[in-house]
Amino acid sequence: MAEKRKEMLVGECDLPSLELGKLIDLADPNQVNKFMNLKGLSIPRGCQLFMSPSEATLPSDRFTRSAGGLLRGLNKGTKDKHKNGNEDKQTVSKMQTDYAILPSTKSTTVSSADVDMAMSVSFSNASTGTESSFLSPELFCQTKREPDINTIPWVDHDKGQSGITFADGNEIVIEDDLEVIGDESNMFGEGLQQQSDEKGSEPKVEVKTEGYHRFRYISEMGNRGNKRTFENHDGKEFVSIHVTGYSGSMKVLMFCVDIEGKPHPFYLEGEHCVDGLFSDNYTVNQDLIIRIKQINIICPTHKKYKESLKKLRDALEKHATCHKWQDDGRDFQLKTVDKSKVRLRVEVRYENDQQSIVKWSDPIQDRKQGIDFKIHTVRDPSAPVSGSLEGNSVLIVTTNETNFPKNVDVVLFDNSGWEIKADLATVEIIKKCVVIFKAPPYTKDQDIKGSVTVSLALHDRDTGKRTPPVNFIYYADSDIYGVQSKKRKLDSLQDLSYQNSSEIRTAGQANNRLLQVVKKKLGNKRRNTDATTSSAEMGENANIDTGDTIKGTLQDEAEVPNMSSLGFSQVQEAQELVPDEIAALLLQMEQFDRKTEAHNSEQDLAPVTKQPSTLSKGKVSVTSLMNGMLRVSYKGNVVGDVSQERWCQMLQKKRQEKYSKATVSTSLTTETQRVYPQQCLHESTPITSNSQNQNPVIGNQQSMEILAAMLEKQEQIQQLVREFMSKNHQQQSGDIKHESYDVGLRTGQQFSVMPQHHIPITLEQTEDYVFDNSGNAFLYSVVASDDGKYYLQPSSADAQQIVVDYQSSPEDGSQHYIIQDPSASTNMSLTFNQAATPTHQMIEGQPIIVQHIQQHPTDEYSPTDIAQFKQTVPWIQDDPSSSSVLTWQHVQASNSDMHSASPVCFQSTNQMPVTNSFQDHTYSDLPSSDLECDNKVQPGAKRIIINEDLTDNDLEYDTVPVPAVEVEV
DNA sequence: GTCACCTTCCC
DNA sequence: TGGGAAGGTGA
Repeated sequence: MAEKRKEMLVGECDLPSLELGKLIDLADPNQVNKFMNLKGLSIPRGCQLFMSPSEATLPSDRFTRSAGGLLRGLNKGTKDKHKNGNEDKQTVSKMQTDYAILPSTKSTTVSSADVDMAMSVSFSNASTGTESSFLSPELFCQTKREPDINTIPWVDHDKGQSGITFADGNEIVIEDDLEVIGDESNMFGEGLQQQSDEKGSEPKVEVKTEGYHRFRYISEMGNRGNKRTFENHDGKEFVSIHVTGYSGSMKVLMFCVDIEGKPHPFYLEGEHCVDGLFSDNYTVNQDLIIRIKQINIICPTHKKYKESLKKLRDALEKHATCHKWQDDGRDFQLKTVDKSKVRLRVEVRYENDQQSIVKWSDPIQDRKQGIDFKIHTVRDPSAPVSGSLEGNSVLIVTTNETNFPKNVDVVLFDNSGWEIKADLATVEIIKKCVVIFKAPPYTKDQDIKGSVTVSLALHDRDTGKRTPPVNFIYYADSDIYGVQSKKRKLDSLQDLSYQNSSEIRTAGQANNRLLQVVKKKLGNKRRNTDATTSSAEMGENANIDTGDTIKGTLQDEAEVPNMSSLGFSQVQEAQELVPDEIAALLLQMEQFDRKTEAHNSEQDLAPVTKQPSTLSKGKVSVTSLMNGMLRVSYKGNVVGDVSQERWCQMLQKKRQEKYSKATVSTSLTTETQRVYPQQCLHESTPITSNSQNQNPVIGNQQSMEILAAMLEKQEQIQQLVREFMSKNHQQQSGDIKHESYDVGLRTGQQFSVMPQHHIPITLEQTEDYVFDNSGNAFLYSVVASDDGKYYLQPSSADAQQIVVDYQSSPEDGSQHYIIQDPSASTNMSLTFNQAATPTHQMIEGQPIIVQHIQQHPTDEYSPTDIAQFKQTVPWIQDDPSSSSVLTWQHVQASNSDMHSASPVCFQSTNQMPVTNSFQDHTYSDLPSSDLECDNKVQPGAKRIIINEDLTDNDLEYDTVPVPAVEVEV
């Protein structure tokens, strides 16, 4: 204790320079006496001095910043609150900072009545039950901290509170002393006035707002006596005004202005507001923060705009203000007034010298119209250095919460200062949420090799605000990907099409005609002629009713092989075509789809929608979806979605594998082999132009072969499972038929976890096939928890980060992580239990692999002992190295009476069958687009749940995983 | 007459 | 109290 005490003492404290934030030991009567003398204060008669230094007083009697303890110890009428810190932070703070707020254990008291600067605020100490008074906030001391902490006194206008904010953001609030600071008779004496003069610092005013505020109609303010007051939702102040470098009294005037600074018809209402004008007097000593919370911005009805402005003008005339009102004949038509944002004009008028400082706040936007300005998704975030190719516009989708500005630029920039705006003529804004633009050329360097990553953002011209940037790739114009040859091909095709298009009226017609041309050109390469529709018929159909056909196609996105509805069933023959020509065809189709978007604007739903490209190989086809994913279909059924990134990675990986086998000695120049998402489906051109390494090439077609093989194998497995199920159900339950089932394949998900709050989790790989009743499979990412599995929408699977909130549970000591998916515009949050869930291993800062899905909460059968499980399972082992082999075994359930059918267990190797559990979780927060899965994967009334057993070398386990299969009836 | 968006109301 | 819904208004 003595040592701690020593820490607190500031023996060499230079008292004359004592100011806020400097250390003073309240337990040291010498220091206190000197300080008070300095301030011209005296210890009141009849009052004792502060305790003598020899008294053992600290630290047990000091108040700490632990909010709970302190609040418990408060006397009536006095509160001490600690803000800007959640519980964890307070705990941390408690360790770091103790405030010597109280000098005494034994009620050594300084009566405030006779001491000008002391405040009559007393605390009782919860731990000792004693009561004490303390001096003004000036005498707050911080211990164990450097004496240079910057404390700032402030006054909360609305609540009549004042207090001190410390450098770490924490603060102490003292209520009911507004008059002490704000009054002429404030506690700061002449002495400090002199100090400020000595400093000679320039007066400054800083105005801060949160940037968002819900503008209210007066009709929302409660017009029947009880006026409603609104605060910002998170309790943040409406505005805070920080005045520095001045001591004395001052007046603050504040009202709403538009972006340019002219008075805005919206007005301020609340305390100290008259006719839209806020005005109040304060006294400041060098440094003061005025916080104003309970003021609202009122949005008068359009008819009252002029009235509102007139009132404001009249109100201003009653005050000495430097504002010059200009009758500029502004038009107050509804549409000419920016109702979405205002600024606050804050004028601080110093009474001493009649000088004013005027500051405008940053724009305050209407919260009701959204609270961020963020990019949700960028489709095709890449372009050649020469700029976007014709028909290859980039598409930006903003978040649901975005308050979309009126005037937006698309900017590309890098961190070296290069910046370019997209030509406004190429920028199209749809529904205030989608921006389509053509990437401008990369003017910094037209001769790049490989690629350059720059930043892409939306820029609000009015406010200068920018969205957080997203990556954008410029790649070389050189022909390493066949881009140029494709482009040439495309150009020639376009020329051809236009030559033949004099009678063509719509984009759809043009493209269908074009396709006829393409197909004619390619026709001699077609082999399979029993396709349903000839290209000529197809073109005619399109001519008759192009719009409807397209509309129907777009609406029926769930029925995936929709290219056939456009008459493109022949695409299945595409494997016989020259890749370049396929690529050109696909590009044309994409263009076609883009153009038809215009016809389908009524389709609304962010016309990201298109059915651009399909590659087929035998029974497998890959179609590019509107959400940027590639949908894999097998035998006409949807198998799942993969991201373009993944597809490209796969191509590249396969290439590298093959290449490294072929040329062991040559180093791989992966740069020249990179496949970019934008091109992924078009990427079928052998890399021959840069063939010095003679790289073997894996293109889409080869990948399709691999995929087909995989899917075939998978189908065999399903069949195996079906047969097994059928057999065993009948054996065990007689009358039970398996009408539906869920079987899944799953690869690992990798998260990297960091401790503390808002843990970023990087979702590196998530793949989860879920099969529905028809045997269709869907690819989703999965997060496992102790109460089930949660499926993230396909696009979320590619999210770079998901946010995890950490909470510890007092009940069972377990740790819960609430996972939020920021890429989804939802509030979906997930919880899983670290302690109780044997699904993952979390090491601070290390990746964790979530490989095992926890038992479904309704699973009543759950073998918990792997050894026991294995004993009961006569394993049928297949090739364990094969990723597509499922072995299974039936297990006699020990508690089979819980179900009308005995549970059945399967064992798979290297794979992770899963079940879905949509029905068990509330997705009401999710937009329907997030719930695609719900429509497609409905759990059957009877189902099998298959959990995996993973080989040890695949996984990191805390505990042994639990394999289980269950049939629910 | 239509449609976007303004305004009010209410949970 | 934020957000949705319904009714109103005006371009």
